[in-house]
Amino acid sequence: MDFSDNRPIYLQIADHFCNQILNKKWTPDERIPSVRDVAVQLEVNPNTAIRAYHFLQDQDVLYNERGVGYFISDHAFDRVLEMKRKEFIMEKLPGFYRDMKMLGFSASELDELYREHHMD
Amino acid sequence: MDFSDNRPIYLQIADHFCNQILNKKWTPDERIPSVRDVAVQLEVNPNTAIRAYHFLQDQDVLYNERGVGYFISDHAFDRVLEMKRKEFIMEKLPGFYRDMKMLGFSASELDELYREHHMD
Amino acid sequence: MDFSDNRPIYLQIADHFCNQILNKKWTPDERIPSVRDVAVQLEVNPNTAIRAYHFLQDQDVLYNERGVGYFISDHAFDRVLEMKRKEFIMEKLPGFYRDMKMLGFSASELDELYREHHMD
Amino acid sequence: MDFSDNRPIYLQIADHFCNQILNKKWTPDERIPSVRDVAVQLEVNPNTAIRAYHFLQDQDVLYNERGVGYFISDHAFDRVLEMKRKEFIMEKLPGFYRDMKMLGFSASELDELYREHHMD
DNA sequence: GTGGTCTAGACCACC
DNA sequence: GTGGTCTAGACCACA
Repeated sequence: MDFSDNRPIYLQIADHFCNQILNKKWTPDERIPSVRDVAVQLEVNPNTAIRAYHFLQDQDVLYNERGVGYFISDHAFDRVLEMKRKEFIMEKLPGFYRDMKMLGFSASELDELYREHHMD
Repeated sequence: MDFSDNRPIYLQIADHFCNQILNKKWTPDERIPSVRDVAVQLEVNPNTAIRAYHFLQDQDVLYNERGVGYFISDHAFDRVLEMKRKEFIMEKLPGFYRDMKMLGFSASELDELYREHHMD
Repeated sequence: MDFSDNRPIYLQIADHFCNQILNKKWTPDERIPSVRDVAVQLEVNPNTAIRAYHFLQDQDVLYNERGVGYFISDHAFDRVLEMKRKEFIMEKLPGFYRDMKMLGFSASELDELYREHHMD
Repeated sequence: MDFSDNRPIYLQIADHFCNQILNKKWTPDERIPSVRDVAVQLEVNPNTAIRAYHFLQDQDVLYNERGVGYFISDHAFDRVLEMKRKEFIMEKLPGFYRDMKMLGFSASELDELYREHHMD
């Protein structure tokens, strides 16, 4: 991971974990790396790692057992999917279509542009 | 305008002016509202309005005559269009397609969603 | 304020602000002391003060304007009252009555005890 | 038992034993379940169970015979009753009355609320 | 001036 | 070992 983005690091970490969950990397009730491990691996301050975990805990994506660690919530996948979908539909989609119209792009042009620049 | 967005206010203002330019509201060399007027109308700190104008001036969208006011550049429309297209293609498009895949939306679904929520 | 309690300081601060709100010390949309001021006055680290404000912001008791300060939400009083009542009824009340029974206190005994020890 | 409470688990366990004692479930010098049994039954780390027993031993509610087990002290009932009463009067009562006033509850309202929610 | 974030490092309670 | 909290102090963007 690189944090070249200008979003707060802790949110980028949280987002990274969300993506892992969406990609089914973890199962419900599975223990995820300790705060300290995350901090070491990502070369961040433990406080920053803890902040990401707290953020996800507030949204019922993670839960915590005292002295044991952080765990994936039962409904983590659904929670994340719902959040991301909502964000996508309510915030990104409108702007996208608005820009598309305003800049005079057609759907086929976009497909082409996409293939050109990011053929992954 | 509301500033509920969490982008910097001065950028939201600048963006608003860009959109006006794209919509041909102003012609080259036309004088736009004074910093003070903008500040009053948008209920914003004058410093914030100034910052928006400076931002657009840096990008040759506006020019300034001391003691007179701010004016639309000759090539403002083209500049803005170019900037927006670049930003759209390089930054928004990739994220959009990535999200689309990850969240399992098809192009037709998106069209439908768009019509549902933002039929404008 | 003293923090002799063993609850986290930031929660004690948040609670203190809640009480002020319940006592109508502030009106909706009124600006409350800046993070720095609180930190200085209460002799705490600014981070601790900020944490209290964030906590209350998460619960829609406060809101924030970038670069300006923190403000009392329109519905702050009702929010706080609702929260406190709920906490009282759901968490404190049952334990209280359970203890009362288990320890063999009658209501009149309690009134008497209360007057003896905390006549305020 | 569930440990959804945020008090330390070992204290919750200790409290549970105290309640059993108050309810005369055990008689003086009776042997109580082994640390291992408690740990297994409550699905808890043995260290946590030990800690609960140590805590009660420190307060002369339990005593220990090496290699045999933990036993109820002669004066366990009185000790527990005294502790609980003291805690109740000094710590819970004042907060209870303070909250009651602040939230505008009358004694009769509370009785009613109590009957509604926890008719046991 | 405001708040937001981050680092470094400490101490604590708990399992 | 785990997480939770706090301090000290820095830097940044924004109004």
